[in-house]
Amino acid sequence: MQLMQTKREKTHRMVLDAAAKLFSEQGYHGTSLKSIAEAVNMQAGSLYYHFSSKDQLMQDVLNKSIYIIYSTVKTEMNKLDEAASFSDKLKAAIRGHMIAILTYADYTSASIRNYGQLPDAVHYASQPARDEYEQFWRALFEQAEIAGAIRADVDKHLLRLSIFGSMNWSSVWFNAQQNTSVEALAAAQADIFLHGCLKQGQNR
Amino acid sequence: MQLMQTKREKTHRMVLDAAAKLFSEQGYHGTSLKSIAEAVNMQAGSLYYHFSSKDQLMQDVLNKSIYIIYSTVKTEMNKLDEAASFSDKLKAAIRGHMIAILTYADYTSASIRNYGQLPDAVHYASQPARDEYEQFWRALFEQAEIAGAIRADVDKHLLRLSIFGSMNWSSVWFNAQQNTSVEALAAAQADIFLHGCLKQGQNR
DNA sequence: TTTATTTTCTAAACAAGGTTAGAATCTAAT
DNA sequence: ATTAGATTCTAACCTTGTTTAGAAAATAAA
Repeated sequence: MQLMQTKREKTHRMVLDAAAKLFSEQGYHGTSLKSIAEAVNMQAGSLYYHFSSKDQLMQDVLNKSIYIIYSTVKTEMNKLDEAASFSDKLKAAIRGHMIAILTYADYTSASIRNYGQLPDAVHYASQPARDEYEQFWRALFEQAEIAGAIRADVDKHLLRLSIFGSMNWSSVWFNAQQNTSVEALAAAQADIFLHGCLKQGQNR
Repeated sequence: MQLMQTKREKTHRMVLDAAAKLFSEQGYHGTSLKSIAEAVNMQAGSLYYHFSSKDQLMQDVLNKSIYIIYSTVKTEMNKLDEAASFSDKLKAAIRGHMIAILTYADYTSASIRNYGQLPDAVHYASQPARDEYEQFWRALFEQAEIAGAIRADVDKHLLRLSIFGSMNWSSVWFNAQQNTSVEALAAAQADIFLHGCLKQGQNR
């Protein structure tokens, strides 16, 4: 009873999981505390033993989501050796982001889907973590530009935002049952952004 | 007073515009009829003279959004001549979609941002129009594949979804004041998906 | 100006949501 | 088995939201 988590911690996590799932499916405002409570066989009022408010709940979902994504990306990056090319780095970063997004879909899509639709206080509270993660990606493309890995006429800001858009949108359409593995998907995504879709020298 | 729109029509449109703006900023559930009414200097109850319910309002915003996007894309496609290459077609389609999304941002991002977070009835009602538009894009890539314009190892479903993700996400970050023209942006987007970001023959 | 029609407002009904305080119940250690 | 502490429930409060019916006001036609 020392190494395993207490009942408090277990319930706390169950509630957070249920909240993430519902926030991702129905949005922050579309999700009632009653529905969250029902999902864990509790009464709405009982949630307040674990969380101080609905905002706080969302806050925790958000923070966990960002943490999951960034740390998964770091893990993938750390697998690379020193001499890794930009292609390898981009593939690793995309793989990490996609793994996180699709494996912890409830959390990450709760975060993505509600972006910009939250009370200001909740939004601002998660901004620093988001900024830090964004900074990682900015740096990735800046280094690539300096190293001359990407074409000079490619806007690296647009490139970053495009990649983000594609990856994040996948949380909407991805189906864990029917689709191929997340790794294969991530590799295909990276390939499109690295090489485009056109046949070499082709234009028709 | 015959050719110009009646007061009824003018107010109807004003309400719809305000609703689209608020739905896009705060989500369907996060937007109250009172706030919509305030935006047009009316009382919440008065909206019911123009719309039968909040759902109906959202429905109309959705339909208008999809109509705007598809018809703008068609317009751009029609500018092409018979012998247009796949590159030209994709550029035109992306240009149309981006023009629609960024010019009518209130409507289109109301549609995009609330996807999957709406009451079932509202969601289903707009599905046929969405399907029809999706079918256009499917056909575009099928033709390209048959014509041998795209690489054989590119999954055209993923390609389509990636492009959609990138384009739709732009409604979140695009800033009409500070960014370059929509046309330039669309061209850059298309270029990334056609040719990738890597310098030719480069891999570092 | 008078009248008919259109448009908006007022006021209330009714439901639902977030929150809180205190009672009740459960759990685990003594 | 008893007791202290942890956890959940009950029941209410207060606000807010959608919706409706009828009164009031504005508009346009006669």
